[in-house]
Amino acid sequence: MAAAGSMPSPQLLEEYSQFFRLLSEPARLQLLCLLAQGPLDGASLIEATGFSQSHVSRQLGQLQRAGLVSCVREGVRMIYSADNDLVNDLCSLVQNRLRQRLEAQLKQLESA
Amino acid sequence: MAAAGSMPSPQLLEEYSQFFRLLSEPARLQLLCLLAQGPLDGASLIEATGFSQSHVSRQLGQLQRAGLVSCVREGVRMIYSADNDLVNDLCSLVQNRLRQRLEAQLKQLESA
DNA sequence: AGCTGCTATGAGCATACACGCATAAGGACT
DNA sequence: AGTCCTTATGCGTGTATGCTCATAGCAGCT
Repeated sequence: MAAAGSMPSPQLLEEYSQFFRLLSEPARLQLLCLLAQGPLDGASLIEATGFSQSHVSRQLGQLQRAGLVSCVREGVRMIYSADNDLVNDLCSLVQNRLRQRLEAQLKQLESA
Repeated sequence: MAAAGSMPSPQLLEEYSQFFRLLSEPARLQLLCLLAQGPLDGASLIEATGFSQSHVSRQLGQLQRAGLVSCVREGVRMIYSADNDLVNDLCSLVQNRLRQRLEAQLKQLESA
């Protein structure tokens, strides 16, 4: 039975979509997943992703403004870290969804 | 303590971001939330959102291809429905996150 | 067949933004 | 002061896509 939840306000809707937009870019999601495994500095992120320095810096800036990433100075370099597991939870939910979809398709294929 | 999860493969990362991209548009998210409350036909969605007919149809098409929305014919009109509560779960997580952020800002303001 | 109402889709426009290049900003050294 | 190293940012470009208008498709009716 489907729950009849309440409709979010337009502002809340806008905030939700802005948040999801952050995760809608593979580059940002990759950076988040890398940082979810542990803090890294800029050079490591550049090497791990193959992106340009400016690109990495920009994406990190967006993630920081959203509060998903924090950083501390270590001498001249910056150490970035993802300080919560929200993204992991979200990805797990989506992963379950993808798995369900594939299983359903598989079953449909077998029954044909 | 932060869990050291495994890094998703590039393809999975791409699928995740494609999924989040669907939710990154207020129009689509609004349609999903409307349908989460119960099935509706096209005219109702157009009236509830104020969007043009073609726009609603396109967004619904994307949501259908992703398996988030299904539809059945009812005579000449179509009845659309969102058949699971994944989106509600995702939004709840994000909502908690937003609340935590605001509470933290509030606390920081008080301690100043 | 034609007509009517609802939905899907091709074409076009406008905007947003990812991405790189170059450069500025800022800290750690001699 | 200057030099080096790392990070942040202004600028330009290309691509993706939200959105509309117009039109095609499609089901039900006389």
